[in-house]
Amino acid sequence: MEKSVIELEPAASVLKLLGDKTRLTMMGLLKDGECCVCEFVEVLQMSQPSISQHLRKLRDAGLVKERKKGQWVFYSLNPDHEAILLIERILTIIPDQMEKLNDLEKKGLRICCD
Amino acid sequence: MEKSVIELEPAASVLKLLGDKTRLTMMGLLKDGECCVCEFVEVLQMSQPSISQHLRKLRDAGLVKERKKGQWVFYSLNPDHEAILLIERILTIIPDQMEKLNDLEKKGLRICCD
DNA sequence: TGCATATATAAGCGTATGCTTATATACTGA
DNA sequence: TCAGTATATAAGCATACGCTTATATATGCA
Repeated sequence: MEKSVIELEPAASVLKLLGDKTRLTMMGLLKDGECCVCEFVEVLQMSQPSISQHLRKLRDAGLVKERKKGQWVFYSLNPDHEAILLIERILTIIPDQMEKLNDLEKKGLRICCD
Repeated sequence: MEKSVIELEPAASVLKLLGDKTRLTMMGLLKDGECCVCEFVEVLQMSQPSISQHLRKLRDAGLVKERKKGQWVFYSLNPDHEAILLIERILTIIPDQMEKLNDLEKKGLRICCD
């Protein structure tokens, strides 16, 4: 069940994770649905290891879930996280990242993953 | 005027600042009104320089304002911050810090500042 | 003027963070 | 079975962070 109040320490941990431009963008992308690693790499224009390391932090903290399909790994928001309410509130207040995914699609780069 | 969407970079900066237990507690205290430095020191049980340095970060980022009165400096939330909506949303979701101030009052430690 | 109190700043230090490059692992298809 | 693609992990490094101790600044009061 969602809690409407989150204890200070876990709240600070979540905020710390989201207090990084790269990870915040990632979470913003995931708000609109799951993404695979290669999409993050394309959208964020960062090295694959760097992306992977950020994803690991998010996954270790339980903010995202992974789903493996073939050689790809898709990430999505974890709706069961204790601070999901806090996370959602934050994600609704930042600019929509969908546009970046659409740009990818135009370049034909998004079809790779399925 | 308050914006209902905050750009990603400034949002990340604010989240980073709030992603520290000490600063998040401080902001939680300020939600209920202004506090002077010595109160933070008492409530948080931290050294005065450490408190002062955290306050400086919050002030440099415009999250809090200061008001000098005599030898004391009172801090309060800055309602004009561009991300005030984000800040308020976060502060409403963490536990009320008022209790800690009340505890101080019981110990007679809060009367010092006026 | 001089001393006490409140706050800020500076310097130093151990640790955390985020990137890079190199390499390991996992899956797919020929 | 082997080569290619996707992802993860490891090691190294520069920088950021948060604390400590020491000191500076500012205000109030005798």
